[in-house]
Amino acid sequence: MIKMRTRIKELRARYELTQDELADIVNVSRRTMLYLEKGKYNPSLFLAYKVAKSLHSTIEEVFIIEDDGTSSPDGDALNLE
Amino acid sequence: MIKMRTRIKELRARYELTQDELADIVNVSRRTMLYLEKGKYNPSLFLAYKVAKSLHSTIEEVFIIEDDGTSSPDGDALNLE
DNA sequence: GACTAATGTAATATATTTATCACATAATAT
DNA sequence: ATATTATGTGATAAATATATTACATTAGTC
Repeated sequence: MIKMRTRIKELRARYELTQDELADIVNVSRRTMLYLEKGKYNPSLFLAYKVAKSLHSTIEEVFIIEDDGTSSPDGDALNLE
Repeated sequence: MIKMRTRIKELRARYELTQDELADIVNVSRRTMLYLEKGKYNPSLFLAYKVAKSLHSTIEEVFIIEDDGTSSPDGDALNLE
């Protein structure tokens, strides 16, 4: 099963940004930011780009797509395949 | 104006893949692949990831988001802002 | 020229992201 | 304990990526 996790929370903490503040910077609703952070959906490339840039990172540093080897869904993370 | 261009065509040529073949590899319709290649829309992060991996590249190598400094639309490239 | 493969376009339908708004819980401070 | 701020959830609506199908055009070959 392929899943996505993000380092948004960690990076937000580093820059002392609240979800709301980051959402504003990126021009997105707080809910979208929240769901993004929890890996609950598969954002558009441009949104991912803006989030990464706002956190002084690259897309691949912030959004981590991985195959965990299992075949059963795990929690409420986004199921990509 | 922020726009996106891609190096898909160039990389496809390097690996001698047709749009159709790459679309199959990535599990997407040929039309989606075509529009993606021309930067006509803003793919999901996971799709961008799969395309990049299929072309042995990173997302940031394949999808190039840039601000060209102008304020008027140019051609039919995707207008991201 | 005709033939074929590859690329491009158009119309419509479906799926999923994203917005909006309202409320619930957690954490922290006073 | 009560404010206050941050985080989380639910329902519904809007926007847009993507699928599907069929046809048009270009490039290359015979």
